[in-house]
Amino acid sequence: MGVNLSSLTEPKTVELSELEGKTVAIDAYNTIYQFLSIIRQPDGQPLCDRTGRVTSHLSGLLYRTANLITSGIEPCFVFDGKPHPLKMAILAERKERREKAADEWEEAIEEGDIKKAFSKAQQTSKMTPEIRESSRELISYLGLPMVDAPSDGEGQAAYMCSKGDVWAAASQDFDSLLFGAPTLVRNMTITGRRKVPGKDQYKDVRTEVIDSKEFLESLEITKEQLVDICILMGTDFNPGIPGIGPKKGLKLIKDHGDLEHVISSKSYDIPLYQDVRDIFLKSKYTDDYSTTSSEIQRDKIIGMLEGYDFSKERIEGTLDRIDVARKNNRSKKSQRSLDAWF
DNA sequence: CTTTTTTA
DNA sequence: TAAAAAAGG
Repeated sequence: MGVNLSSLTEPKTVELSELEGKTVAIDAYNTIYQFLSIIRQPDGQPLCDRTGRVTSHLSGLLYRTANLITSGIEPCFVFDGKPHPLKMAILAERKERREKAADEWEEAIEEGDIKKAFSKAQQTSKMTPEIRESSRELISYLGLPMVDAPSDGEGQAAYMCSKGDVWAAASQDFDSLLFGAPTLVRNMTITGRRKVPGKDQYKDVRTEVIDSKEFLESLEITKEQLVDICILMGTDFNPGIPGIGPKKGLKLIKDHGDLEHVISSKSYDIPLYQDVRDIFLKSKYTDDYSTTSSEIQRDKIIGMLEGYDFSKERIEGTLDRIDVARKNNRSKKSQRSLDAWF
């Protein structure tokens, strides 16, 4: 599920309101997957309509997006395109993991172990074509821009950020940094508390901003070296060396300079490492996109979500909040451009 | 996850 | 009034 570099970062935490007026490229797959994983009943059952269609992602998208708009943030959803051939191995691995977890979920229910059931159920989360299409339908009715990446969505988001078309790439993964995004936002949520997996503990979850330049300077490495560290750790495109995480990877690359020297010094076998480097450093992207939002289609949203058994009262309340926020945002935006003019 | 309801 | 618990679909 992407590289995890959290142990190497000292993230700057911000309030959502501090991101007012900023356009953010959201990793759609990452966000939807998170909703599918977390929005569940205590026994692990996802939210569903009366016909059994999963609705967890629609609930998450509606309420989270409403909050982002309320904070004056302009979301732009970036969807993954065709996966790189080197990603097939991890996709197959994930499929196997999902199938195993489905069996273990059932077992846990039989044993009456609710905690275990929830955790196993989370691991069964799968992005189906129905979930992808219903997400796109809702996002389009919300009037929010969508971008179709030629390949990896994080690569596309990074490109858009480099160009300055968006202020940051938003994802829980750090991959957009490897793809060259100047700014990454994590935990772009309203909730301040999240359960620690497997434990009865909670920790504060704050929105984090990671500036790529500052991050690399603090570690005293280049972007190319960061990619090499992650190849040692393992990415979605290669398995990595067992036992090497961020700390050891950083030390090895700093001691030897680059992956070639680490490989020859330690006799590691990392086939196709140059291809993995190219995925991140020469990623595919498209210029065929827009980041501007259009009018919200209120009736379409109500019609759609009522069909998924959402309460009309709740939908309307949320849409009212969005309307108020959109009006405020527009007047503030025109005020900002007026100020800039004079 | 986010909202709503219940509890202290 | 705020924190905890439950519900949402």
